[in-house]
Amino acid sequence: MASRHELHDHDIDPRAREVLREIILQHITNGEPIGSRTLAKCGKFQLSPASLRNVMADLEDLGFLQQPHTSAGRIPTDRGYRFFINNLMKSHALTQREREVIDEEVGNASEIEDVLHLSGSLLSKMSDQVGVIFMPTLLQFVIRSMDFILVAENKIMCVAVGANGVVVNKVIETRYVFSRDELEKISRFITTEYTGCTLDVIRRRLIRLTEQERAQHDQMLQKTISLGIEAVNDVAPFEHELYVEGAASILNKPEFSDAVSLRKTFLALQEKEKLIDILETCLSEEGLQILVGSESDFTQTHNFSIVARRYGSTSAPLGMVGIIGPMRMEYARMAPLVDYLSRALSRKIEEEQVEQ
Amino acid sequence: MASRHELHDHDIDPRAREVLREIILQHITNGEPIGSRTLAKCGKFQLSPASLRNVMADLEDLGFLQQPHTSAGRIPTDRGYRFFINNLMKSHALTQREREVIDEEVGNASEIEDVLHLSGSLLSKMSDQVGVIFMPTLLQFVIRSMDFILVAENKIMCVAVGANGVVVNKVIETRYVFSRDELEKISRFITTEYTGCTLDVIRRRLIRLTEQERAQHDQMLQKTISLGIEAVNDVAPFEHELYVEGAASILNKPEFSDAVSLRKTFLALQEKEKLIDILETCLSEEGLQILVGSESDFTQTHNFSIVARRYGSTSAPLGMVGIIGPMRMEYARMAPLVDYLSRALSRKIEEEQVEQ
DNA sequence: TTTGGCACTCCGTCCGCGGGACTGCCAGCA
DNA sequence: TGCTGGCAGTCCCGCGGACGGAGTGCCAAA
Repeated sequence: MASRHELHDHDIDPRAREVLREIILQHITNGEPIGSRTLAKCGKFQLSPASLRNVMADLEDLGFLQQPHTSAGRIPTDRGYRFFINNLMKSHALTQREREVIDEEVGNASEIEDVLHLSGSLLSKMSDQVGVIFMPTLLQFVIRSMDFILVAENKIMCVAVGANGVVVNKVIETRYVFSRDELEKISRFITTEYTGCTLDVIRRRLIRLTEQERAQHDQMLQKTISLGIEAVNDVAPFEHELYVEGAASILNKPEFSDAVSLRKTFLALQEKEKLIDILETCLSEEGLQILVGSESDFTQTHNFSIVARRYGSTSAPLGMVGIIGPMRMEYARMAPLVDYLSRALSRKIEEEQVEQ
Repeated sequence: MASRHELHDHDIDPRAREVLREIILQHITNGEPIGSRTLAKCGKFQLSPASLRNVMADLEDLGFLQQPHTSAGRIPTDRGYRFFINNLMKSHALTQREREVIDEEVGNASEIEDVLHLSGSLLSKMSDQVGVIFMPTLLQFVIRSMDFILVAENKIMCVAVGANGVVVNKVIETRYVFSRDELEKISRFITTEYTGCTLDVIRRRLIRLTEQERAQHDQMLQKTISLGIEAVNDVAPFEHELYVEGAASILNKPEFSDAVSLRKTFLALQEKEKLIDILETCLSEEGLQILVGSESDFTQTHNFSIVARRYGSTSAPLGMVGIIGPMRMEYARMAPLVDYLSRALSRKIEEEQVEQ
């Protein structure tokens, strides 16, 4: 950090700041490079185009602006956006109506997965960007209950409920044949015995239990353990989930208008691993996070920006929710939107928890 | 039908048939209009370009070919494709390897939803088209069991298993508070009492039960009915599902290369209702179905073709599986692919059923 | 320090042209 | 009668040049 020449507030005079601000605002709305003439005509500066040219040249030297080619206007660099976000942006709050819509949508669904899905597509619709919702593995979370249901003769569905209200189910094929009675008993046993443990702990305890003498003779206990281990062993269903909603919205964006970059962008959104990587690192930070272009591998190669925020209770963050779009996006609107939605989500989840 | 001039085998002489066949084959592989010269050079005809031109003109008169513009080669019309599919196509069987891959992939997953998902994306990968899987409502199917699980104080997850092995779950919020004990009893009651009924029947019977005197006094029964009705009432989770997999594959297709038609096409695939409409009508037919371009509303407006087939046991078809792509697709490969996969799927489902 | 002026650069578009790939038609030939 | 070569005509496509527009940098004057 120290080696990189850090730019502070005072490194850039107020007039230049205003110019930068105006350029970015204009460029965000129309997507085109801004020239000195257009800038002069907007009326906010009592300056001639020539003077503005000087200011713009300075801003280019500082690395905030760039020219797509000689004799074109200027567009912001990612560094420019960063400065804008940190120092110049006045985010305009959501309207009453918008907040209502969010509250309503989020409040509506009851299963967590649905809530997340809905939030994602709502976010996508309201922002006209791609909405992403990341829910990390259930593995590290505390289990509230675990039930087993007979689905077919040797197929059993295991429903695990996390303390955070997440419900996960998976179907397992079993060697033994279980009756409904037995399954009820097993459900009870595991739920009462292991409530409050993480899946990982449960597995280890079950394995330890196998080794105890009591288990060797108690056939019912044996079956219980066998089933429990099978349920917990293959953890794939408990792994992270990433919902990408409204990917079609990038079709509108002029920055992805040609078929080639469109294709690339689309495929990029399919590669969920990379996205998960980023979101996972963001998970440690508390507030709203904005990643612009070169600030991460993924966003750099695709000229994306990400606006995201953690959701879940402050004590136990659940995942990340946010939007992905071209660097040129209305940060001033995206920021409060993502912020509000993530808070609404968190509130919703908090409620779920209180209920139990 | 009678009013439309139907074309029979004998309406078109063998040589013209071969020419049409060759044109379509070539156009399918390279996507470009075929001229008389290229056709002559392929070596299959001992004819001069001029003669071929005559044949082609005839084929155009019959409505099998068309010219994008004067002085371009010819491309097939949807009618041409239809004739090709009905009379000229020699579908080449899948390779041993391909069949193995399908069997393996389909055999792997255990939960039906997973199987469907996998099949869809497998289909998309193997065909390089968009894979669709349609599973119609569970409403009309017979229920094998119904279980209720405590998820939170006033939240209960209902897991319904259909006779066809489909597992559906939904979370309901309840007015009463239920204990685990009660839920077990209720699960048992409903499962034993109503196994073999459709959801619709269950609902009607439950409602009738409310009206009986016995129910007025038996508090447990009241609670049972209340829960059962709540579970069955909002049927949205039991409604059709449509999985569209590999939508990105249309990005490759030259027919959708310009940004505008690409955008349209993409949005079309989002509109699941229309797709469901088509697939639902196809559901009544038994064998492999191919819809070309103008043969349905949806395919016409987007210049799609659909190759699909019913899956599920013959007595109780479950849904449709197929691919969607541009009219210009390798029908000779798509047909056996979809056919085989749908059979593999059906076999898999049959197995599930036998197990119970 | 600001401004107007000027020369310059680069992009996008339009236009005209020629080549290429067809077709349809016609006349001649088996 | 059916096939073929030839010929005129049509249309697309790509290329190159010209031109206008937008914007810049620099310089000299206010």
